Amino acid sequence: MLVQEKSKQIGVVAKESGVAIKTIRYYEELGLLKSSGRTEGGFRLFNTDVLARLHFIKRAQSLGLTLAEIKEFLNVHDEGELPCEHIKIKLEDKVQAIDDQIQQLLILRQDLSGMLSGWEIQSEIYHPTICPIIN
Amino acid sequence: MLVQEKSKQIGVVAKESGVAIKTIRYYEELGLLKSSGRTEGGFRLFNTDVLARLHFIKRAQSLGLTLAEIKEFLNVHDEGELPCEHIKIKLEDKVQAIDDQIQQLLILRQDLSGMLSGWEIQSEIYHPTICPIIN
DNA sequence: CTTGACTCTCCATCTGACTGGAGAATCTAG
DNA sequence: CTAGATTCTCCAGTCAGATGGAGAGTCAAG
Repeated sequence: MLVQEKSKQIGVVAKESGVAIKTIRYYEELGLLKSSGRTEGGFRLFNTDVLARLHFIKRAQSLGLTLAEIKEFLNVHDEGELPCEHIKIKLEDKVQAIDDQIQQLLILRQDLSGMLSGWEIQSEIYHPTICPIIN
Repeated sequence: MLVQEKSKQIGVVAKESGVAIKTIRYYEELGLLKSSGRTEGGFRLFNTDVLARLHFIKRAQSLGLTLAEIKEFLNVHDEGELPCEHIKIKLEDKVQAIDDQIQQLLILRQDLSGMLSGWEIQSEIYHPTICPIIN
């Protein structure tokens, strides 16, 4: 390897991040990741910060963001894509959406744990208007 | 219509719930909804509680649950599918997952609002290890 | 210089969740 | 009884987000 310190090949990144090689290539293709270069032979090389990036992607994705949204946020991050009002508003909206989402999660949590504790009072008759899950 | 009180046709349900007719039929096909019957001619009829059901589905879905998971929870709800340990554990897991998800959301929220406030200190140099979004 | 592990590109396929359209039947207002 | 709106089934297509495999090239150890 004629490589500057700390570059990792895709397989190593995959192993360390838990993200499949195919998926890493796919993300690169979509522009969520950039390899720091290639070997003479054309093998991708990644800086170690790609791990943090993948971690962020995975977290954001598991929270329901699309890859397109994630890409936008990563662009803001990378390119310092300045106070463009458009993006600023998007970010603010997303923060608001997250707050809403937390509220909704708390409701869902109640629904589900209501179902759990409901099991102790099996004999109760189903009453649609006070149904714990559907409201 | 030779229909008992309060049955709605699919178009009405669609309008009132904001869920497309096609989607309602699709949910029925998957077993997330049941129509309360059909007209002589074969038009689906729904009880009004289908609205609450659709509302639950939409909420759960927006929080990242798959239709398969949602179906399972609805089954538990409907059939009172008793303390089967398997389902009970699933529910408990999901409640735990929700708690985690809330934590992750709080982190993401910080990341994003960090990006917002970061705009005021534009001159700062990017430093990967204290990067607000990727960590 | 060979071998075995790794990676490359290209292209096809898959799952989940819909969405569209054809062609036919039903329902209801006038 | 007829027109127009609504619905039916069936089947095909779409989109996001991957995932699989062929066939070929690269790399590092011995």
